[in-house]
Amino acid sequence: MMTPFDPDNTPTRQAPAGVPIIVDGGGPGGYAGGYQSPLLEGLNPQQREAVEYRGPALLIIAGAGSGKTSVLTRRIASLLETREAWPSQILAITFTNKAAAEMRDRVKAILGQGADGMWISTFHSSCVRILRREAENAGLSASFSIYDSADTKVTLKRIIKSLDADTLGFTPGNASAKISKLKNELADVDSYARNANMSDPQEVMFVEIFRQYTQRLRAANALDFDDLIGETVYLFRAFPAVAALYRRRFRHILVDEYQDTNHAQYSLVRELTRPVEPELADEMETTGVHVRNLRDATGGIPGASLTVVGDSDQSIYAFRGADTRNITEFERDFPGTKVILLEQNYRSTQNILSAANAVIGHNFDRKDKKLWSAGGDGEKIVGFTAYSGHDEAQFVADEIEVLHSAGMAYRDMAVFYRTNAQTRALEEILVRSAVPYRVVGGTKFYERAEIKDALAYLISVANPNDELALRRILNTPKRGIGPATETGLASFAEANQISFRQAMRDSAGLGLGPKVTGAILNLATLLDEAALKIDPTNPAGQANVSELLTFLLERSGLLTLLRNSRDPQDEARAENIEELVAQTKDFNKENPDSGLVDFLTQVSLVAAADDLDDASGTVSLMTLHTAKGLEYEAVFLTGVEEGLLPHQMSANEPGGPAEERRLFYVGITRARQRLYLSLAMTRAQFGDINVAMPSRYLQEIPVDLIDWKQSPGMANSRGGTQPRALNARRDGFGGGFAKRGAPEALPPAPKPKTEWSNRVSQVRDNGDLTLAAGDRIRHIDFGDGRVNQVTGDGTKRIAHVQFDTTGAKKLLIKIAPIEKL
DNA sequence: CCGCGCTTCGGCCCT
DNA sequence: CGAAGCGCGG
Repeated sequence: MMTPFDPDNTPTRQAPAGVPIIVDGGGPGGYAGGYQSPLLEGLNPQQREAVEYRGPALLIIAGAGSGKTSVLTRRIASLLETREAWPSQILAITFTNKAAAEMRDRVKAILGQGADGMWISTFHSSCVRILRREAENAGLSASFSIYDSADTKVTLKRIIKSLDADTLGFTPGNASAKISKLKNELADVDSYARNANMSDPQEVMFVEIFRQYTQRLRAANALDFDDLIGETVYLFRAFPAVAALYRRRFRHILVDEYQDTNHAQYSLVRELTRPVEPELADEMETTGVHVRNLRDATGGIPGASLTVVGDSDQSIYAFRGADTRNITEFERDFPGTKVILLEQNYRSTQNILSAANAVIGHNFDRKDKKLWSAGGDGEKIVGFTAYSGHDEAQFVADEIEVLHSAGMAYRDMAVFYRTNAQTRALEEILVRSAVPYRVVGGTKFYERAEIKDALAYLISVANPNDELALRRILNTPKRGIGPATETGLASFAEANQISFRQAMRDSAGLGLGPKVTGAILNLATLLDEAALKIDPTNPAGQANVSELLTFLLERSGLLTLLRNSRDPQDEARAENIEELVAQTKDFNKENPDSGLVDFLTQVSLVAAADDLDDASGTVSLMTLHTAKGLEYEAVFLTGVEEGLLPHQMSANEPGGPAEERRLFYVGITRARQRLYLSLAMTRAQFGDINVAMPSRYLQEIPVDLIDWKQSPGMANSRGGTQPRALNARRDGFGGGFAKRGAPEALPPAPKPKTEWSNRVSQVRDNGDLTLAAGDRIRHIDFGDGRVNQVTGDGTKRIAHVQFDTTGAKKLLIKIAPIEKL
């Protein structure tokens, strides 16, 4: 890996010479033996076995950082290299699209040629692919829409409103959670209704909500996220001949992050790995699907070989249905399973691993597994207790700069947090300190209103039955079509058993005003014209996605309106839409054979971790959930407080605290060389200041592994607003923090609430303040200092300042709270 | 009937 | 701090 920063110069991370590819977790190297495939070079015995074992089922229990991606990749390469499998016979399921792309690249790099025909993708992408191909059998049109959670909530909101279900306590949030949970268990309305207690009015109402929701999605030719998996399973169960096609095709199925699969995903894997009955094999042969060389003695096709990789200790998605029983009961489910344990860690220092082992050891009901490294102890973990979230952010920014000046690239550092709300304080300080950073996930590009609007135009063209998309654009941009007209159209459609789109075309007969009617007809015509542009029978040829989007934007006036607006926010919105247009152009270039529906699918299935850009050269900020599967030289794990980690919400749920501990464990094990654990004694939330206690998990880490720059016991003995990041004592262990004072013992908040909130949200602007080397300045937190150097230009000018008492800092001149003396 | 600006309230955990 | 809910003017 690209790791210039390596204080201990540990040799384990160097790839053995002669290996054509660079793979992390390369192992101890130095294999002394006769010839062997380069595929096995640098692997330890367990890893080697995991690559070479052949059998019906293989379970690889892979601890964090044990080189499992490398093993999976080489296993695929090995199957292809030995001609045991064609690329098209391999189905590899990863957790994110990014992981899929990476795996594909690595296999290509090993084989030195394209591995076309392989399916390497996420559960959801694979299922969409299958469902679009088999749409007819699934009772869908191939251009079905995919509803995200926001779409689901809007739909449920309308249903709840029409049923007055809010009086029974239903909200879009709780209803969607319940429906999702049921779908993850492969329950549908009918199966649920059969077992429901129909004397409970709330149950009756829920069944009605669920039923209407299902109907609306059907009518809109749409599937929600959970349906993608469930419908594929139903499809295979209802149409054995269809299932047989895929069972015949995929001879080797590999699933990563198996501990995070839910019941529906488990069932899908089960369906895909079932054998094909002899009769069905006969049938396939007669229809020209060759199965002869796949048949066994019985005349059927044996089930595909299944490889799963997982680690129960990293299961962090129980809240959305992941079931670790899938992994703990794997051997029972798939008889003849071979189990391989990967415990040697090639990522982190022993100190980091010891902390991780100690923490996860507090979870009972787990198979004992101890990660170990041959790479030496490394640095101690650094602990820091800040007075406030603001203060904590300052510590992070300062330490990032220290690491950076020591030669570590920004992109090798990451800051983790439990909740997205914590980004605000971090971002504020990082911007002020001129640290380049990037928030991974968070408010996603495709969730922005203007992007959803533009996409709704495209969806309306691709899937004319999608009422949700149509209603979204009906009055966007403003056409004078209000909610009353909208409901009028909807009930007209309902009453006449026609689609919403058709109701728009027929709106002349509704007796609406001429202006409104004209507006509706205009939009209907625009969409019809757009649909013609991508009609395969159009003699004029077909428009690509970017041409279509440009046409829709121009004719609807959406983009022009934003551009001409005086609201500065609209400028940013226009830029976002232009970015979307640019994305469609890239898409056309990269996928010349793909069309509108493919583009929309890709957009629907991006996950938070997918927009990670390794080449960006910035510090990455993300939630602990997003961090899974990633690794960094230095990791800052912030907000290690009771109520945050473990999170308040987890306390009531069974297994909650244990899952939170795994989340903490996942965070710790992302770090290669340096780990920082920080917490804040007080944290601003919802405009209030809350007092926090150190997380219980901190006490689970042996004290000699942590070097407390400021221990929890020390922080509460001080008050005031002086920065403590740099004048902190270095007296070793955080002695006595387990017995530290109760919250009441804390000093009062330093400032009144209002003033505090203002300071956080206030965007300071120093205008054209100019600074030059030699100037003396005063900083609101750091005191007086001398400017050494000014770099950058325009609004990005950065002052390098040596403060008299708080050391060297970089400050963004435009917004730093400074004044010239 | 629609659009806009105002006030108010409740809301943030993770996908 | 942002969405929902209102009351008014067009």
